[in-house]
Amino acid sequence: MSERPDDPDIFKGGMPALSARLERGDILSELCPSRGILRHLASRWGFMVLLVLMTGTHRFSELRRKIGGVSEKMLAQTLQWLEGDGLVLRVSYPVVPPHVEYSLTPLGLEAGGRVKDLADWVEINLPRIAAAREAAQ
Amino acid sequence: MSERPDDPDIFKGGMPALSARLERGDILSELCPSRGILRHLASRWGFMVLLVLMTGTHRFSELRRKIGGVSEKMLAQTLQWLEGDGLVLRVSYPVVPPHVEYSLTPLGLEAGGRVKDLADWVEINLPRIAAAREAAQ
DNA sequence: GTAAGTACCCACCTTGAGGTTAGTGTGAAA
DNA sequence: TTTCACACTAACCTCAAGGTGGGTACTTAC
Repeated sequence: MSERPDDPDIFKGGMPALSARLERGDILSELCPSRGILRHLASRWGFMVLLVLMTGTHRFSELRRKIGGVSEKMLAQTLQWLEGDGLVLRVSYPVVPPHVEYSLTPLGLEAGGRVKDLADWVEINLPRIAAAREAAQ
Repeated sequence: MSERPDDPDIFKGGMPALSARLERGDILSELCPSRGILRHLASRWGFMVLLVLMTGTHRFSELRRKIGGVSEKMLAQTLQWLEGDGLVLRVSYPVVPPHVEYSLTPLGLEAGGRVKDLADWVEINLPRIAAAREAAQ
């Protein structure tokens, strides 16, 4: 990891203070809160919610239709996780029938960019991965 | 939600045929194989294996020591997934005690770069996310 | 002689992600 | 009149991800 040149011995015997590693954010540590965030946005549905919201604001049922196979329950839960992490903005209009709009916050837009990079790479390289799979067979 | 259409109108409007979307790799579709790959490399431990292997070749127990909290079983299973996807190279020397070296394939190196981007972003932006969390209360 | 390290595999168990079904209260369309 | 769409919530269930503890066949170090 290139931004960790100062502590080659971070993992050997003499670890720097745990608190220092956590402040900076050390995902390899068991206690680091970044693990939880990553579980949300790299979850099965979190990934795809970000991908769709990258294309613009959506209503709940629009998201549900675009993301193949997601259940109402999991979509609602995933949206709540991402809202709690400050990545997704939920705007509810008090009309009937209900009208709720979901979009990305600036934070969510940044994260979404990275997520999209990874997803795009996987999609583009599917043939190479499939080939590796058969070779490994 | 009994709508289980066969179904090209998940996406209304002029979407290309499902088969074409799958060839290109359409992660939003239920049947796209990229979902499985993503489950592996965005899994709890797959993520961190890639991060550590980005720093170079490692032995099994080196990985285990560096990745806080991973069990032997899950590390072995994760490595097998990633090896099967052609992202990780496993080289075993027939000596005793056993000696096995894990490294990234060119494919794994590319994927690892994206994974690292995402992980770095999360680590760096932990404070902003924590602030959003408190604001959401 | 015994403890620890090596890279695992096996059997069993727990946990939580995720699925299924049902229900809410309205307005609008059939 | 009945049905549907909307955006959910609650209850219940399943199943794989993940954890725990044991064993292996050796070697080196204490």
